[in-house]
Amino acid sequence: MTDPGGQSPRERYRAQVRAEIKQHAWGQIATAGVPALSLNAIAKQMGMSGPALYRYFASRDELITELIRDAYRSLADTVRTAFDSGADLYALAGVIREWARSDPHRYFLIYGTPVPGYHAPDDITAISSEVMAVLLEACGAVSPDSSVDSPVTPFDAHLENHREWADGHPATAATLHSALSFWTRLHGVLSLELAGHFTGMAFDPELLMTEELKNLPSS
Amino acid sequence: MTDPGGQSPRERYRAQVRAEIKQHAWGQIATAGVPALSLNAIAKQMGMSGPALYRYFASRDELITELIRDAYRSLADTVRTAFDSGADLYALAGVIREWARSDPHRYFLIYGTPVPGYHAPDDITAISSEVMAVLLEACGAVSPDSSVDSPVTPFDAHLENHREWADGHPATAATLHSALSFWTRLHGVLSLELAGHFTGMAFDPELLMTEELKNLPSS
DNA sequence: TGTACATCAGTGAACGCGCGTTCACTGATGTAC
DNA sequence: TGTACATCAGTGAACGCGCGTTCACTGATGTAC
Repeated sequence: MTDPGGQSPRERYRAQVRAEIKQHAWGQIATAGVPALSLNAIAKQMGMSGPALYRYFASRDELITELIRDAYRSLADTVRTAFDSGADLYALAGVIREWARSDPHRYFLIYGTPVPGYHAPDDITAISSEVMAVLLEACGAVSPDSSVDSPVTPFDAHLENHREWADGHPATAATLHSALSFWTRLHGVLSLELAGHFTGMAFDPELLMTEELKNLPSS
Repeated sequence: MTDPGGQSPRERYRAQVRAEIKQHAWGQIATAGVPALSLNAIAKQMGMSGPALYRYFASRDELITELIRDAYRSLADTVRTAFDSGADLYALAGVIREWARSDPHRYFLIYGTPVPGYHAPDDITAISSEVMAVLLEACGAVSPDSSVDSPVTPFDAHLENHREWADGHPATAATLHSALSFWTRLHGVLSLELAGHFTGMAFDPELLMTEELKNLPSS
């Protein structure tokens, strides 16, 4: 009745409490890692009883899944927005790096150590491929489709025969290769940086990353 | 008395039980991840009482630290041995990849999501730099010190001023750069592969990795 | 070879704790007539 | 506008559980004379 296109007050309230729960969940993850995430502890922080949270999340696992979904969603939106605003591969890398540095635990929730036995629902893998789609577009834009000059590597040839995953994307094998290199190099530098493996080495990871992306295959 | 250079029977027994404990610990990690590692559960598996394990490890944390140490030690030895047997960078990458694939959880214990608040003791970081030392030697060997032809990148210049961490290694900035690229590219492909992020993409990660290492800077 | 003593692996009971989750319930908020 | 009813957020008690860790102890193994 009230506000036809919107939500009822109850729905708005629900969404708000759900959001607050997630917020505290992220806080706990930041403090002590995913393993320490506890519904009871969140409830205590919010000044309510443990069982109350079960009105909002069916289980601890569902909450974590939702956090993972949100993380992917946020990354996909960030990357998409940047690309649509004209960002090239370097700018894209910068945006992703800042996204990750602003909340390393969120990055690791997605790209860190996998939880044995956990399998993400389909809609999440779909979001993750949105990210890859943007990378493919960005890589396709830089080498205008007709780069006959760059040599065809064995891996490019291999990709020709294994490109089903890029279904619907009119990308050349070289472009697929380029996107994969972009992704893996970015992740290589970023995850080691965030995990602190460069601690003690005084160099600037940003410069290394830029350098790594300067020599992407056929771009 | 018996066996002057060796251990007493008691010492041997202790070492044996410690090893068995660690073995079960790895098993638990493989099954349900580090968070699920429990001293009581290990004791039960070994047919003894929980408190008995405190004869061998002062705490759960000490056990985990020991596992981390062993993982680094194993990797460092593997890499060192391969290099001393004449392995080049490709062979080295292959050895590391096989080491990781043979026990992904061990790899992730080292290079995966960091545990908030955990700080490795000094001897462990020392072992980790043994690995880097081998990489530096291997990268130094390929470009015989006098590669004047390769252009000096901004990152190389930056490294000239931030090379304290490679103290004692007579490596050029280009070699440092090369080793860092090797490490980050390897880790980029490997960790995404092991975490299952290539699932659904049909390509062979090994080919991607080989391709990635083919174009290391100044090598 | 035998006895007296010290070392030390392993036990069982107990501690306090926090966890995820269920259940029957109260009380407030919204809906229908 | 008022009354009757349905929805649903949140409570408190309770469940069973496994955790890390301590402690006082038994009993076997090794050592010294």
